[in-house]
Amino acid sequence: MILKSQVEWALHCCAILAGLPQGRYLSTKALAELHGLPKEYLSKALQSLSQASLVETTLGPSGGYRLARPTSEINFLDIVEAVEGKSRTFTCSNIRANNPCRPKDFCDSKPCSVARVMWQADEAWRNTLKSVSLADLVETLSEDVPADIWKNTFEWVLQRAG
Amino acid sequence: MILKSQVEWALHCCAILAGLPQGRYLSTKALAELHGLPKEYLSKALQSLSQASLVETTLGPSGGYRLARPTSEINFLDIVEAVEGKSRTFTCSNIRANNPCRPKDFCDSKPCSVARVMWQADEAWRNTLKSVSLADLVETLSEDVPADIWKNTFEWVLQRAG
DNA sequence: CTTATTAAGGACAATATATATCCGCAAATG
DNA sequence: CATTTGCGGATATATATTGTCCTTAATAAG
Repeated sequence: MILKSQVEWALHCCAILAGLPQGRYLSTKALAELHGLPKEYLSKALQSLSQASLVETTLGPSGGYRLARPTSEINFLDIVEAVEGKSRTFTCSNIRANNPCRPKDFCDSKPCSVARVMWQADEAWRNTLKSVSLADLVETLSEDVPADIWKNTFEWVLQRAG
Repeated sequence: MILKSQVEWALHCCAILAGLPQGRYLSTKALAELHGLPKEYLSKALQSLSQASLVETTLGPSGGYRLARPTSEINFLDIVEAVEGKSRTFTCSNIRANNPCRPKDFCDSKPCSVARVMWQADEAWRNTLKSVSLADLVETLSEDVPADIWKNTFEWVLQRAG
């Protein structure tokens, strides 16, 4: 079990969008070049963000993507689920029902005990992701990334945004 | 991202092994028939458990698998990691290093901020799995599964264990 | 000792998913 | 009008998952 690389891409792209001046759009092309990613395929990840209403888009020159909500109102889980889907990481195929000792018409009152534990772990994972917002990420990044690199990066992308 | 079906299989098999009388072995064949699973492929999952030293095996008639430790000393994480491997569910390909604004010889002091959050969530998932033992599972199962079905099931598998 | 049974593991095939690439369309910009 | 852009469909490739088949060596039972 491993997350798609698109999850990593989407998170980094959102981090950049989160640091953009109000209202500015950034194109797939700029985001792909900044991160050294295949433009056409990155586009699919950005489309997922768009379908999840995490970003807004506009067409034409100087078009592209911008966040649809304040950075404090978008969290990691929003982004991960936009790309990976919302379904749980553990699927119960209810193999207990194959037990030959069960009456054929027997109906379980609860979900499988094994699944309940796996789903509880899944929720713990999601809750952690939910607890970190893009605002938190930007704050951490500005501590980690040297100020001049950070500044140059935004000048670089804004130049490509026309 | 989704866990292998072998994880579900391994967990259910361990639950059965956990309820077995001391010292008794159960064969792949019996476990496969009980759960309605492909014997040859289930065998791979059981081999994973064996390689992780969670179960002991013996050959020949009346051979098979039994738990290598008391049920209180085997938890969900042990089993999940035996099948899925121990590597994290999020891999950081360090795409920040592709940023053209970074000096080429620049060396990061910390892991990527994005990865740190993802790994934190991964740990929350693992901690939950670690907190539930096979003993806990057996207890839950005996509450959920009607006593007669539970009893019949063990008579059924023990009969096939010779 | 002989025979049946078993786990282990290698080779292989089938299927599903992830990772791309390419193209045409419609909307926006200037 | 010409260019740029997001969007979605079609298609191709690579990798992972799921499943089968076979051989080998060890073990237990008769």
